[in-house]
Amino acid sequence: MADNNIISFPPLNATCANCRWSRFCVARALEPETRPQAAKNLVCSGPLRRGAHLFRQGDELKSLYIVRSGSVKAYIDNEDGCEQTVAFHFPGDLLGFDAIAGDMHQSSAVALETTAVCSIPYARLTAVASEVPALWNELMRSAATQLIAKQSHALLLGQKSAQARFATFLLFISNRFAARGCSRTEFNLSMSRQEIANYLAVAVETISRLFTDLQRRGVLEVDRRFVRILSLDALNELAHDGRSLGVSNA
Amino acid sequence: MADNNIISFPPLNATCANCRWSRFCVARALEPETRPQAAKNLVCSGPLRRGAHLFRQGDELKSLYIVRSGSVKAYIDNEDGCEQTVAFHFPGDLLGFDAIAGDMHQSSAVALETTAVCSIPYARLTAVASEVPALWNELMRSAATQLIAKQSHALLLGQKSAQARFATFLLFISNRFAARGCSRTEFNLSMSRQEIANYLAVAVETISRLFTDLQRRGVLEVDRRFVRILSLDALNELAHDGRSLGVSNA
DNA sequence: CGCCCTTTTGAGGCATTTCAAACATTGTGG
DNA sequence: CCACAATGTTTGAAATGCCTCAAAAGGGCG
Repeated sequence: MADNNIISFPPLNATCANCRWSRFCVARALEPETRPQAAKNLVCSGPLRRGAHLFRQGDELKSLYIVRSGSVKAYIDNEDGCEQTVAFHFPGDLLGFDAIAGDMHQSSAVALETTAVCSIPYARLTAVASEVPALWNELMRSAATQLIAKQSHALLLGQKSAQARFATFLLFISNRFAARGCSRTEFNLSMSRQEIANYLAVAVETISRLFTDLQRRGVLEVDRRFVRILSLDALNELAHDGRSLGVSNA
Repeated sequence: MADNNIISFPPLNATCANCRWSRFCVARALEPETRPQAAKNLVCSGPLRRGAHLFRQGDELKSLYIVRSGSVKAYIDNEDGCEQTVAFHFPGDLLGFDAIAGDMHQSSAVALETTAVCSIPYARLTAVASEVPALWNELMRSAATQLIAKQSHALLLGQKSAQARFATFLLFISNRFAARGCSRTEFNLSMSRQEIANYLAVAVETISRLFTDLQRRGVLEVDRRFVRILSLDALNELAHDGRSLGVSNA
């Protein structure tokens, strides 16, 4: 429907032509040939430094964000001041989705390293989407993917031992890198031990001990934030020893 | 846009006219006067018994479901066989969303008590939505609301003590009942101790002890699955003592 | 070089799990 | 309608994984 109307909404795909991650991003809903060349309105942020916030819990919804390079941590905090990291995001990931329900961000997003993002005014996004239904579909898929990820996170926190959580985390990172064409077995973590600990809901000291243990057992090689996985099989093994609390469905 | 087209998609709103929860459901995206009277195609299931599944993890996506009466548990399970309850659903809630990403359900849904649901063929839903953009918006809002809920669940599992989890759970149930016009302080739980335990990721025995403790301390009155909250203030208090693992954002 | 923050390592403590057993409730078939 | 089995709940006592506290070691950066 009305492909020729897309031209009136240049912001969405303005700079997608030269983006190597457009295949992984909601922009794939727009056929390349329909993407106008005019790169005017899509706000592509200059690099954010580690610690810079894309948005904070409580901020009004203005834009959604897509990671272009670098990585981002999403976290929420309580009235009590305690906080929980709910996701790590990498290039192609859509952020800020949870603000749609109440026009207000329900989580905070902060750059873990030097990071670039595309900022998409939400009003623009819905305007384009009503012209290109495929974009609605893509947005729904993105939301559904995030739901699945959060369910896995709940299973991780609810059913796995500290060691299994840690192994699962490493495999998660490994897979994300592999999906982007990077090495599955060697990478630099963009998050600190503290940040890993919070995401996995264990103490920092536990993470430190696990790094040491797995290195001693020949599963990993670690140097500060650099990790080399020596045995993916061993990691997979470790990732699967559960605790099985209150299981019940026949 | 094209309100007169809606008539060609009767299924969605077929029986919404006489549904007391339509205000809480995605159907609210459709103006009452635009809802056709012809109640033909919307599959409204006859009552499901406790234990009956709406769908299982791995099933092909055919429909989304809206709870009409009763309640539903959503859970996922591992390769290892351990399982994690990820949500409890009540009238008006949309289920099956996580199947959209890969055309396959990524969680299972099972009735907790005698339950009726509206079954909406997904193809129909998207067809109607492309005619009525407000429906897309409503679907997105629903997805975003579920994302927020799952983030809260992660914070619950990651940062709270068993007691705080339990208090938070009771307040959650209390609020859901209140939102539906039922008593905030007296209700019958539709889930077993085992199911509560799994959702909160603690041992069944811990739940049992917590019920006993809170009753002894005069916060609750409990008789099997019937609960009377004697002090909402005390519960709120209990819900907020955290553990604060690895907090770090300045 | 010296300060600060992150990471590591050790020892002890505690919340929660596990294990075990009694008890209550529900469902079933005679 | 009752015995009986199966399942769900409660309670106690012991075990343990992980946290907390403390302190040293290692890098990064002005």
